[in-house]
Amino acid sequence: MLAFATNICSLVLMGTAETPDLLHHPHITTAGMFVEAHAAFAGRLERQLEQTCDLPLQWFEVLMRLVRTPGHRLRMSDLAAQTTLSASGLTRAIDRLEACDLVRREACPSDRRSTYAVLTEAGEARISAAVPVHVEQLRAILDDVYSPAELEVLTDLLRRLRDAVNPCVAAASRPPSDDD
Amino acid sequence: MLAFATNICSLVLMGTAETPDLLHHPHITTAGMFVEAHAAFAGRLERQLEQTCDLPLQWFEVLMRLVRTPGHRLRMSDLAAQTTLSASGLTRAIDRLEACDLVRREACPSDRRSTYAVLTEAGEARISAAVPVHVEQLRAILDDVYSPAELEVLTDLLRRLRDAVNPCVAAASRPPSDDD
DNA sequence: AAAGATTGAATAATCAATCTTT
DNA sequence: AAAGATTGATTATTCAATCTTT
Repeated sequence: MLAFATNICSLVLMGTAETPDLLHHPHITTAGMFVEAHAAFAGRLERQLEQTCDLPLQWFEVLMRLVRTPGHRLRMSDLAAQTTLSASGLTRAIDRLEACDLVRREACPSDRRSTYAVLTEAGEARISAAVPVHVEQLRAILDDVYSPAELEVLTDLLRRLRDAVNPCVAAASRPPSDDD
Repeated sequence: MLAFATNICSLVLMGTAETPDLLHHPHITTAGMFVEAHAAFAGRLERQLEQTCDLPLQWFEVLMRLVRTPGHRLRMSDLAAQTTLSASGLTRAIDRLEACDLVRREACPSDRRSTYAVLTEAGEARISAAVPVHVEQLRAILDDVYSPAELEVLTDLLRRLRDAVNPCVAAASRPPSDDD
């Protein structure tokens, strides 16, 4: 029997007799697609946004969130919750944005523990200029790959995954029916 | 007219008269869902894999790629191309994996510029133990959120995006019909 | 000269304290 | 004590050299 196992891979498969093809389980393929598609997609957006607007994707994410919020301000903890940044990661990102005068910090009058991150005029100008460019870059990719119907299906499937895995972002800390 | 613009947001929208709702363009929502779903999904997988198998997701990714390859070995540059790591990022990751005796480096006999990353027995044991756990964790998320048909749709949509945005990964450097 | 891999130096992310306010 | 934010120290990532081999 060992004579047929000419490489280590075969031995591994035989070692788990009940699930001989676990290494190629469809869920692993799905997860792999997710990771690869995200890396490729985000990587291209990052490069393009850097080239055209001189903006790191992380900065775009933060500025975008602020410009979409009434008053152009958000508490540090809320801003962190609504981006891919951790609390300390956001502190440092805002340090950098503040150094470039795109964002400023303001004290929260009602709770002196909190700090607002507020878009400056320069920050507003910067993100306002970047948004149409970014939308066009998204359009160039997404409209090329998907039909309008497929785009809706994909968005719905992604939203459901996000809501299931990260219930806090979906439910709390955002107004009802604000859907990104 | 300015009397109605009670906050900065309104002014921004008026400033771009041709595209008044670019900030809420559906493509931005789709991209946002993609980023948020990926962050939530990958974050949970990372935490769970860390807790149950004491493996960083990055290590899992590398070991998985090696165990799925005949001979359990891959040249550094190919391994980098098939993961989310850069060339220098992979060099450092393999340094760490080698220090834990999960991977070893071997010279390539046919081209002395190349180096193989090879799974050790300990590495094989480690990833073999982790795979069923990981599949179960994937199952717990994906089967909860999606029907089997939806899972197929999602996988197909993701694959098409990856192939469109990162043609090199899809085409070259991998055997035909190896599909993750 | 170009491919393959690695390294140094600079930048960024992370995790456990820390400090203030509630 | 717990929430909100920040900091120090460690670790990881990145980018442009560097070195060897083709």
